[in-house]
Parts: sequence; C-alpha cells; structure tokens
Amino acid sequence: MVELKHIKIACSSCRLSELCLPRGLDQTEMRRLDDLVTRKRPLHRGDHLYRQGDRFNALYAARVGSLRGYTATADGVEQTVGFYLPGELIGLDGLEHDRHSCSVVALDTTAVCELPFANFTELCAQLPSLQRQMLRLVGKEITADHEILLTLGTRNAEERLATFLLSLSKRFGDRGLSATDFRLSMSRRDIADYLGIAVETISRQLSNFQKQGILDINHREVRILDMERLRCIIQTCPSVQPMERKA
Amino acid sequence: MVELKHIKIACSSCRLSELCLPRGLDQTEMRRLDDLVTRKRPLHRGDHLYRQGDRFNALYAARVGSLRGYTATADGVEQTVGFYLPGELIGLDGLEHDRHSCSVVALDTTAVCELPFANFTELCAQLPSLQRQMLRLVGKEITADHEILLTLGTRNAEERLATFLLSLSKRFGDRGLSATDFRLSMSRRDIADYLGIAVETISRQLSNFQKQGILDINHREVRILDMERLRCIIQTCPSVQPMERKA
DNA sequence: CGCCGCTTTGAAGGCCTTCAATTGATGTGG
DNA sequence: CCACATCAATTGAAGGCCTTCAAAGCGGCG
Repeated sequence: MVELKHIKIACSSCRLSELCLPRGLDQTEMRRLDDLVTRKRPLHRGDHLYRQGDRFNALYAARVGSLRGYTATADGVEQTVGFYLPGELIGLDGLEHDRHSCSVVALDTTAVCELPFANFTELCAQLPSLQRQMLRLVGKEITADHEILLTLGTRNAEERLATFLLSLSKRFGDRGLSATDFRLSMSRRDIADYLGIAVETISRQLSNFQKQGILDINHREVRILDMERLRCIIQTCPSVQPMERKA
Repeated sequence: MVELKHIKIACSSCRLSELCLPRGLDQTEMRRLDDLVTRKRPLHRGDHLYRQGDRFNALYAARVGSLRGYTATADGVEQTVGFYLPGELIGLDGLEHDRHSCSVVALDTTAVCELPFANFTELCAQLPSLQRQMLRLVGKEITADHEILLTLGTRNAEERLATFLLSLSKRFGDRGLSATDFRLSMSRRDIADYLGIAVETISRQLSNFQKQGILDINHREVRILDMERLRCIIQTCPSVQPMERKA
C-alpha cells in the first residue's frame, strides 16, 4: 500500500484552486507547486493538525472538512481564533517564532495539503504570482482577524451571531455550496468561544432567530430564511433597532 | 530645497533595525533595501497615513512617534485594531484586495519609512533573509491580533486594561525605553475603542489601579509601580482573584 | 436500553453601559 | 492677562444585557 503522506496532489485538478494558493499560476508553475504539496493522512474529528508550541515547519491548506484554530492561556481559558474551510491557508501563526502560537483541531473528517515551509518560500521567490497570492491569503487572514475584532469589540450577542452566520454563509457560497442551507461543523461551545459569549446565550439567540422566522435550525442543520433581516441586524438597522452608538 | 519624499534613509544606521525589516541582512543586502526606502513628510497628530479604501501601493515602517489603526463600519462605529510604535510594519491590511481595509492615523508627530510594494516584493524574491523577516513581521501581526482577540473574548474590563498596559510596557522596553515610565500617546477613547469597553470604564479602572497602588497616572503619564500585581491580574491569579472561569 | 454529553430553558445577580453632571486642560479672542 | 468656549477625563447613579448556576430535554452510542 502506498504511503499516504507521499501521495501527490494536483492543484490543477482541484476545485478550490481559484481560492487557494494556485490562483494566478500557469500550467508549468502549478506543476512546480504540485511537486511540493503532499497530502497528510486524513484527520478525524478531534484530531489536532498541530498544537500551540509545536515547531512550525509547514503551511497547510484545508482540502475537505473543516478545522478550528484556538489559543489557550495557562489557566486553560480558550479563545477560538478562527474556523477553516476548504481552500483556506492554515499555519501562519507559526511565522513569528518558528513555533505555532495556536492549536488547530479537526471538526470533522478532514484532509489538508501540506507545504514544507522552506521549500515553499524558495518557490515563492521564483514565482512572483505565487508570492503575490501567498501575500493575498496572508492579507485575508489579517482582514478576517480585524473583522472579528470589530465584532467582539462593538457588537452585542445578537449582532455577533448574525455576523457569524453571514460570514459562514458567504464562505459556503464562495465554495459553490448553498449559502442558505448548510451544516455547522462546530459545536455551540465552539461558536461561544469564538464570539466571546456564553454557550447559553448562543442557544437563546438561535432560538430567537428561529422564533422571528429568520432561520430554521435543528441541531446543526441551518436554513437561513430571511437573509435580509440578518444583514439588517448587524447594520443595527434603524428601522428595526433604533438603538445607536455615538461615534 | 530637497524634496522630502526622496530623502534616502539608511537602515544600517537606524536604531530600530533589529526590530524592523533589516534584521538579519548583511551590509550589501541592507544597502539594497535602503535604495527602496523613502521617508515621507512627517505626519502631525490627527493626520492620516492612509484611509480605509485607499489603494494599497506601499508598506510603511513607523520610525518615530506612534499611530493608531482602526476600521469603521457604515454606521460610523469604530474599532481600533492596533497601535503602532517605531519599528513596526504598517499596511498589511491592504494585501488582500489592493485596497486598505483600515485607516491609520498619527497620534503625535510621526515619521514613517515608505516601501513601494512592487519593488519591495521583488527584492524579497532576491533576498531570502528579507523575505523571511517580512514573513516574521507578518506573523507578529497575526499573533498580536490573536492576542487581542483572546483579550476581547475572554477578559473583563480590569484584565483588558492590565493586558493593554503590560503590552505597551513590553514594547517600550523592547525599544530601549523605560518599561515602567511612559507616556500614552492615545486618548482614553482610543484605548476604549481598542479594548471594546466604554471610556468611563477605562477611567474607573485606571482610578482603581491608582488607588490600589499598582500604578501612578496623571493625564497621559504612566508609572507602573507594581508590575507583578499587574501580571497577576491577567492570569486571574487565584490568590487575588478567586473567581475563575470554567474551560 | 440506558448512560453521557450537548443543548436548551429558566431565574437570579453582577458587570458594564448609558446618561448626566462636574472638573480640568487647552486655546482663542477681547 | 483673563474670560470664555471647547474638549477630554472623571465621577456618580440607574438600568440592562449577559453571565452564572441549575435543571430538564434530547440524541448518540456502547
């Protein structure tokens, strides 16, 4: 049997190439990227891709499934810093100190592409398009972090949850999946640890949304019924939420 | 009179080179970096380095002074996403869409080095050390964002403020300045917009710290009197803060 | 089937926000 | 030089949102 770790991946045949690192590369360039990429053994729910403190020596791209990144303090308090969907780049938290500053765990059965960092940077130096796309994905991570910072810093529980659901919806849509019907791969606790609110509050707000006919949710299956109203909530839409915050 | 925009900077003679991009470069490499760097006309308090939506075409390194980065929503709600001290890289928020996703404003009289992005990436491709250090600073930004995310997601007002003061203290120390005596270049409102709490709460918590003898503050001059106690607060030190949060 | 963990729902309480007013610092014009 | 206006910061009081504690549903899985 072939060693899974060394199975070669063809970025050219990957449906996610337009979201992921290969974007903008021509055929020959893509082949050189293919030469670097290996597929790791699939992760099962609960398996860690890496842990806080592990040596950093590769970047990863989610391929199928989903993952959760989180930091933990010495006291065991956890903050989820992001969820990763197929096509998204994982591992940038290791760039600063050559050690990962957060842990990444699979939320369901998950496959990732692995790029040995040393070889990858070398290739970036040779392929300007790859370098540019790499930095674009870096920028995406930073922008996403700023977005969630804005959410945690200025929004109440209802708005945070609406922001989260809309973000997921958009990302599923970008991947060719339904933007209105999807399955949450994360638990209520994961969402709570991401949005900085208690699990019970998540539960209550979801119930509210359901009562208001904004969405239909049982267990982890979500159907968004009124996307417009959801958007309205995070804009603190004056017609619905007259409350506003002075600048 | 010489056009200020084109005055050349010597990274080699800059006290901040060990924190900034030149770190790890040899003499000849540093000279090539020098060739790219220009000094922009100094900014005064309130001047913007760039604004949300501006085209992204350069990275900046703070040189003297300090700046504040923030995003604003359509309703005018602001979230400060970071403060920049000398030696820190500014502008990464523009990487994703070639437009800046946040604004950066000077908090006092400030000078920055400007690196035209196209030329800079080209040089990165030629100098592995520069590429590595660039990515290290990128990682620093991401790690810092995760840190503040953790703060906003899990800590109460007292802990947030302690975290903020300790972070500033460390950064001043890293720059060879006093880690216990410094001047806040940002207003109480700026701090509030960063930590996601009301100005009044900032004011009250500062008064508390003063009453407890943890620090001495008048106006913007800070003296940390009991660094250990400050650290204790963010670790929700059991001997002082018996309250704890379940994992 | 029956345990166990996740989720939901209820009730009480606390931290922080909001509103309001005062104080202090800064700067401008008479 | 001082009065006055303006803005930042402080302090007080009331109220609300969310947390915490508690317990009951509800599915999943051995």
